[in-house]
Parts: sequence; structure tokens; C-alpha cells
Amino acid sequence: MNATRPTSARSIPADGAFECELSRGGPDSILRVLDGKGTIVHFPRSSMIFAEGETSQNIYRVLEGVTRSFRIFMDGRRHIAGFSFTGDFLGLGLQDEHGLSEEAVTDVALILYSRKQIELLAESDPAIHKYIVKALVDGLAESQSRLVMLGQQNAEERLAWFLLRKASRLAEGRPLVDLPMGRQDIADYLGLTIETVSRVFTRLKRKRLIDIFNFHQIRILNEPALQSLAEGSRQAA
Amino acid sequence: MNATRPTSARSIPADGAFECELSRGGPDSILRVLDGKGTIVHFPRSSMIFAEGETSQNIYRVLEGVTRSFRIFMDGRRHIAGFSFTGDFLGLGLQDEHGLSEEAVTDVALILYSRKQIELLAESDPAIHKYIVKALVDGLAESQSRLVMLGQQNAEERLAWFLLRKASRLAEGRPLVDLPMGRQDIADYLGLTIETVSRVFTRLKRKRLIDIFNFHQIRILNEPALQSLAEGSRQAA
DNA sequence: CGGATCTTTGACTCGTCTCAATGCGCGTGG
DNA sequence: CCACGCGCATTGAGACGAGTCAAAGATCCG
Repeated sequence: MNATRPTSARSIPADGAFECELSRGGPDSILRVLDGKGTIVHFPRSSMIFAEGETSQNIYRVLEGVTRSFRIFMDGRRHIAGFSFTGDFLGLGLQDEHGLSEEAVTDVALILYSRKQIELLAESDPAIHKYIVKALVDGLAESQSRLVMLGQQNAEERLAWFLLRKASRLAEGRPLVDLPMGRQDIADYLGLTIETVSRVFTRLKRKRLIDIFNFHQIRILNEPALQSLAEGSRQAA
Repeated sequence: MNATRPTSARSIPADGAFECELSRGGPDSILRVLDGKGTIVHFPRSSMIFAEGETSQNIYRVLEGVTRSFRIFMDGRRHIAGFSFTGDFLGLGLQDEHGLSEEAVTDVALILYSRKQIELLAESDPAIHKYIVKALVDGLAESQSRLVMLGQQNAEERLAWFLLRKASRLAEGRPLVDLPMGRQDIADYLGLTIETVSRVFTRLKRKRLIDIFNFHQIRILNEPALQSLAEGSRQAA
């Protein structure tokens, strides 16, 4: 509704960080085809990138920063469907009326493609098609994992699961976790309240499993213990 | 582990129910290509269809009956990922090590394809490829819906959600719900305990929202009320 | 009919939510 | 530069919903 409109800016050319991004691990050579096809746009922290239906028009790819996709309900609750980091696509698997909006958690730079553009590319290039299918399958696997988490885990297990996931994401191997999002974001993502999240952070700190520098910087002190917490009852028999 | 092996039977030819099935609504004409390619197998109620890794070898399609895909954890808990009905594919989006097993809820008849078979077909026929991608996207949408359910809804809302889903599934429009699965199955699917499921059934009955003939036959008496319960806080603001 | 299996119901416990107050960090303006 | 206020995070007390444990009822099938 009252969406903060993009701070336009198709100025910045695809250099520097962009090139660097494309060479991040994985089958990104495939995606080099997308170079120069899109338009770069910037959004300030907490601004809305798209609301609901707009998704069907465009597809974005994160260049820099973090975003959240979410939905707000009548009673004011918010469900966060996921966070997207550098390299991730936004709106890939979503059709028209999904009701998912996207906001910038930090200042972000995105590349914008038209859906048509992507679809044509996918049809002409089987490698791209394959990549997109893989993204969908991965997304499905991710969802399955979260379904188990939400269905079976308690607050402590959920947060451990979350921390480990972000740790491997942002600092390969190193037990330092950067959490650009706030406590409320984490709560809405894990299906908890902000108070519970906060309490569990404190509890994990008292147990010496983690150390909290500030709101956004966590160090994992006892990774194995955290791991077994996160896996909890999740390990298949 | 102690999986009940299939009652073999590749005897029954693809007639009757099969033909009928293929003409059920939707883009099933596309799937006619799959006719005669697969092998028909039968499984008795509660027998295991495949366990974990086997998924990667074959892909099944339900001809008749209902199945559940699930995972068992160390502590004995079971998470049900979903139920599959006539026409559904089993193991489509799953790669190798998903840890999902599949069991027959009722006696079932399945058509079995090799994954290779499907992949070749998909490569040669873009319509099939498109169909599979659509199945993946739909699966993702389904998962998103369940994530909201598990993250935000209470027991009553979850059961209402479940009943309406099954109602539309098995008896288009008519408010009669057939539940081939037991209470424990429903509980493991909704992330509740069997006792809670049972209590909520009773509560909905006392509220005159539903009527319970027997364990497996439910009539929806007040669909709008059930609907608003199911949507609860789900309605987007 | 009898036993196995599944469901329902009840009493109690425990975890998370709710409501409310306090604390902390940071930017703004005096 | 400090004081203030604002937004966010933390902490506490109490309520409530779902889980647990236990027992009684249904239902199915031999």
C-alpha cells in the first residue's frame, strides 16, 4: 500500500561487487548469461521492494544486502517466509497472487529482470532452465526442513537451527554469525514471539553455547552442542 | 527396516479405474504419454512402499488409494510430510537422500516409472517438463501454506484448515469429508498430538460445525464458520 | 465372543504467549 | 557535549493452550 518507492538509480554499472558476486561458488557461470540484461536498483533499509502481485511482473536477484519476504495478517501477525542474501533470486517460484511482500532488511542493491525475460532465456537455454528447476527443488527441500522445525521443535531447538543455518551461510566454517535482521524478524520466521526469542538467546548465552557481542553479532562457542540441540529429535531413526 | 514388501502383482492391466483417472480434470491429456510406460503394483494397507533412499530409483503415480510420506525421528516422533491421492506423483521433487519414506494408508494401486524414464520423457517433451515444473511450484505453494499453518495457527484452526482441504479434495463442493487416515496420521501431519486432535474434533462437533459419523466420515455442517476458523489470522491484511 | 487397535476423555504439567515494566543504544536537538 | 526521546531488546509475573500420562470406550476382525 504505502510502499516506499525505489530510490531509482539505474546508474551504477555492473562492476566491482557484481563481478565478485557472480564468481561466488556454485554454477554461477550459467548465470553469467544474465549479465547486463537486468536493471540495477537500490532500496534503503526497511523500504518495500514489492507488494503482493507485483511479483508476477519482475524477478529480482540480490546483489548486496538482505531482504525478507513476508505476509501480514488481519490480526497484525506477520509471517516471514524467508530471508534472501547476496545471489538469491526473489520471486522465482511465486505466481501472481501469492500475497508475499518483500522488504529490505538492510540497504540493498538488486538486479531486476522482467519475468518474460527470464522465461525466454529459460526456454532457449536448458542450463538456465535446469538451474531454475534446481532452485525450486532446493526451495522445496528447505521448506520441508522448516516444516519439521515448526512442527516438532521447541524454542531452543528452533533458534539453534536458525543460528547454525545463518552461520554456514555468512561465514563458512567460522563460528561467527552476523544477524542483519532484528529479533522480531527472527521471531516471525521461527513462529515464536520476540520475548521468547530474546529469552532463548539469553539462555543459550548462560549455557555458554553462544556469546552475544551486540544485537547483530553472535559468536558460536560450542558448535557441537548447538548442533545436537538443533538436530534434537530431527535425526532420522 | 522391517518394511512389508509389496504384494507384487503386475498382473492387473491398465483398464477401468486407470482410464477413468487420466480423464480427471486438469491437463491430464499431457500425461497420457505416460500410458503403458509404467508397471502397476499393489500394496496392502499400512505396508511400506519405499523407504528413504529408494526414492531416487523410481517415481510412482497413485492409481487408487491413499499414501503418506513421512519421517521417523530418534525419539520416536513421526512427521508426516503429506498425503497423496489418486493422480498424485510420489517422489517427484525428491532427490536421493531425502529421508522420506512412503506407506500405504489404504490398500493402494500405483504405477511405477523409473526416474530415468521420466527424465527422458521430460527432456523430449516440453509439455511434460512444464507439467513437472508446475508440480514443483504447486508443491512450494502448498508448503508455504503449511508453514503459515504450523507457525501461526492453534489446534482448532489447524484442524479446520485440514478438513476444508480434504473436503475440496475428495468431494468437490459437497460438505462431506472422507478421512482415510487415522487420528494419529492427522496429528503427525498438523504438528499436534492425537489427544489434541481428538479433543478438537469433539469441540467442533459440540459447536455444530461438523458432524462425525464414524472415524473416517465427517460432514461439514457450517462451512462458512469453519472457513473463517481456518483462515483465522491467515487472511492477508 | 474376545482381543487388538484405535479413539475419546480426564487430571495434571509444562512451555510459550501475553501484558507490563525496565534497560540499552543511538540519533537529534538544545 | 549532554539530555532527551525513540525504537528495540530484555526481564518478570501470570494466564492459557497443548502435551503427557493414565484410564475408559469404540470399533474391527478373527
